[in-house]
Amino acid sequence: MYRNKQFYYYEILLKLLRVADTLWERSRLFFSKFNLSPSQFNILNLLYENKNAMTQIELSRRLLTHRSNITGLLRRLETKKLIIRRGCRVDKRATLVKLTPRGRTLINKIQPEFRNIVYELFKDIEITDPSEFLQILENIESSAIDKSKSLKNLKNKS
Amino acid sequence: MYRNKQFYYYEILLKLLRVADTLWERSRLFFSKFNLSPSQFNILNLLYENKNAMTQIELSRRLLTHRSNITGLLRRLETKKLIIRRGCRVDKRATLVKLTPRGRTLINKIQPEFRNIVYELFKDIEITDPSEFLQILENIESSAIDKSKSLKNLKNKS
DNA sequence: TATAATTTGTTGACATATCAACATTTTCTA
DNA sequence: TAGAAAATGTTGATATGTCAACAAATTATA
Repeated sequence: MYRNKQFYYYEILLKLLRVADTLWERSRLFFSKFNLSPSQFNILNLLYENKNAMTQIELSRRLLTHRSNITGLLRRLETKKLIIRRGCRVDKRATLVKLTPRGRTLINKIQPEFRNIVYELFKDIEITDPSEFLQILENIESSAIDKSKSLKNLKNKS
Repeated sequence: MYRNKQFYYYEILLKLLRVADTLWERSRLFFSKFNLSPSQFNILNLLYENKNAMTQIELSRRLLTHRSNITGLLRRLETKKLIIRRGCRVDKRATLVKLTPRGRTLINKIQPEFRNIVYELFKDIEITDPSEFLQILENIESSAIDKSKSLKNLKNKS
């Protein structure tokens, strides 16, 4: 049965979206054990990697989300006392965000468990060349970003 | 530089989620030209493929979304006169959903343009073996579904 | 067959996401 | 350097998504 390239392109796109949906749902179930959403985890994780405080606009760029969305996510994380915010003295428009000790402790607890979940998820899957697989994903992402830029100015996100 | 398997697993997971996010955003920009969201398009598209009417629960299963979410999506599509709903006579609990002629016309207009967008997105990317790439995505999805089932009964979704 | 369990769809509460509009502050430029 | 333009974060409107609880209908089972 002959399949042309375009058939595969379309199937790959649909499958990519579907797999991501399923993985997101899977991680949602996992993080709910800690009373967190995946988006909340992503913020904590990013703050953990960046020892220094980050501004909200930096968070929004790294997480590919609109800056107005960060406001609400941080409000809920602040309520849970996992992060703190304080005005930036150098640039009075900006807010600096940091993990609290409580937030740091939580991330330290979750990370190894999450890596383990990911390992269990992938361990039986045969990927001939993982680095090539990763590279293709990177290329698809780059291509999508380029094409988006031609459609619309992405000012708000970057 | 040696990279162990677990490094790749984690990187692949993160990249998959990120690529899907970018592709979703890309498609959101595209569909907004037609005053549709990607989720709304998915419903119209599924109804288009199924010549006969579908129930809401069938839609929710195919689209991996909770049945309560379908209610709102259909309400908005009904307002736009792109679909119609009528009670199912055989099973009085169920609602049958169908495209209106207007909805069918819209889908007919969008589909070739969308396939073209997808083609442009992928055409410069070198994928040695597209069918293998697709297969790996399938396997990741299956694995995630299995693991989700062990975490939580997925009754609501299937 | 009577009743218990399940299925279908809706509602209301809430989290997550976008956008436009706004105030404040900073940066650019004429 | 004064005024225009851009950047940062918040708010309110709206869409998308989950879940729990509900009513109505169907299916299973004792």
